[in-house]
Amino acid sequence: MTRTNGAAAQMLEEFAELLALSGGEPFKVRAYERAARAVEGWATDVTEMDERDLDAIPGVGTHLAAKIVEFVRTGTVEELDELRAVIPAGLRDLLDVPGLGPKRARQVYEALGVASRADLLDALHRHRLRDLPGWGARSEAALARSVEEAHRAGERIRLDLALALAEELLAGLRAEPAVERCEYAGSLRRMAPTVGDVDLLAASADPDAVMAAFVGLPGVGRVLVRGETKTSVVTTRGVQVDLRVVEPSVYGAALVYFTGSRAHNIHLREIAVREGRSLSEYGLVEVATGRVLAARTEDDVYAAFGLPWIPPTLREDLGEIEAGLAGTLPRVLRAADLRGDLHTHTTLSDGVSSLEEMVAAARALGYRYLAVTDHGPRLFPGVTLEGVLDQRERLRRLGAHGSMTLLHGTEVDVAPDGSLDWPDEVLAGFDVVVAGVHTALRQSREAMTARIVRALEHPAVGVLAHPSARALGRRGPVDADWDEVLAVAARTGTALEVNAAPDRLDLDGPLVRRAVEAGCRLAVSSDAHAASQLDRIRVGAATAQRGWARREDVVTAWPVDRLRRFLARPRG
DNA sequence: GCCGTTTTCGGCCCGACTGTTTTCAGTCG
Repeated sequence: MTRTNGAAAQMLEEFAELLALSGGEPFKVRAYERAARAVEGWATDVTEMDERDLDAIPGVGTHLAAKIVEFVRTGTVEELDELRAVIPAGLRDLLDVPGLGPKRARQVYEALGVASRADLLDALHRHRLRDLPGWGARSEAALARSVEEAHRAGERIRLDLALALAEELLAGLRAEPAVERCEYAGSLRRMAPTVGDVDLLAASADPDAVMAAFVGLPGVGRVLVRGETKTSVVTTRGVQVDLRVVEPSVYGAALVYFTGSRAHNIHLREIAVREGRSLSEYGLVEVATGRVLAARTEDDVYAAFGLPWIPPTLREDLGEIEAGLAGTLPRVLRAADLRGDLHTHTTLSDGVSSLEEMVAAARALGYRYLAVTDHGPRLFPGVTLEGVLDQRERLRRLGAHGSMTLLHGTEVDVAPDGSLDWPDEVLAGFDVVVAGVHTALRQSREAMTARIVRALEHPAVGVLAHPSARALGRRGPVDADWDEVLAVAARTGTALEVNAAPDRLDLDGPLVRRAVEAGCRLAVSSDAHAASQLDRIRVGAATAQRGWARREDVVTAWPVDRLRRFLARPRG
């Protein structure tokens, strides 16, 4: 995990905020913000980079490279400490209040001495803001409301919940005759592990009718913004949803704009500017003539840049534009490439569906194979060898008819010392052994790395399950030397899982990318504990895409014969 | 502060919305 990169990015973001609050040059502020995003998304850990390596990151120049080196070496940056000394810490918190930006935060600080959230509440209570230049009773009231609700800001929603919400709202919109088409965009379409809000896009010649239908949908609470082309609401559960409506003739350009990360969009627009063009949600336009060059479809827009259509999951400005221009963008894994699942549970351990139900569900999905991998006895003492052998026998009978291959497996726990639960001779009897770290997650980097490496080197282990062991919203990844782990996995040929459980999505995109570059094999699996959860493997495929995984890299996309040979190969 | 097929200066993405303004500033995405 690039946790040092995350810390460096936070440092640069703080720099940007303090510069903005001190009235710094806006373009300088933007440079820091851009560098923060670039560092955060960069695959190599900044602790392993010197100033020249850092300078090679797009958006990072000599000055910021030096600051990052200083930060890595000393844990802080002198110039940043100086800014901290001048600007009250509480002032930064004010920027988290929606609608209050650096200019006005600075204004209320200088005019009224407001230097914290508490100060702001007090000033609002006394109606001291309405008389400031540029303020009025309405803007004061809007800010007061925003402060009250600000505790929700920054809260992110799990991808699966956001998807469900989006689908529900889209179904409601599609019932409105004025809607020609609509879909979700934004970080949801990029399949980010969590999203801050839900972005919807609709094509219609009658935006008013669409907006009216939207604000009337069940579950829609307060309306934040209501314009001709953009409406923002908060659902009754507190999720912000933005709807944009455009003419059908520019739907493709709008979809490009509302799907790409900000960095991806800015990158495209900078290319356009250099070529005498301008890109917006209304199309790619030749500036000199005003002629629209592309707008109807995403394909048209990307083609006008000399680019192939870029999958939404890649639109993060992490090199996809450069690769597209160079013709080296990989053909990434698609959900339809996946032929089965190597990680599922039944009622033998902690699943809620029976073996028979899981097999029937996999058949219904058209799978070529299914592995059943209930937990071993260390996590579930009720699981006995007798029960496992009985399950194996039932599985063999179920597999005797039908074209789907059934694999008998187990998910074993990797103990703090790297040992596994089940003796080696029992492990050797499984078609597939999935090994995962579940407890003692706070080991030192050295101990955790050695623990994982030992599991990877076990001859019976075919897949390392949820390698980082993160739980979204609850705990971060374990601390391990990922370069070492990836090198060992590549050498032993042990597949690294892309676990599609919505609170895991582990490996995540950035680590998938490093794993692919290290030459590792991947296994996209559902970790389903119920028959209805098998299909979440689609989100796993999207997560693998975010790491630029190709079909070739993913063993769960291979033909069954090749997969079986892969699993049968001893490792170590 | 970054960047370069208009390269070492002089630019830097684009538009919607709100509230305050008679033409725009601030914020957001």
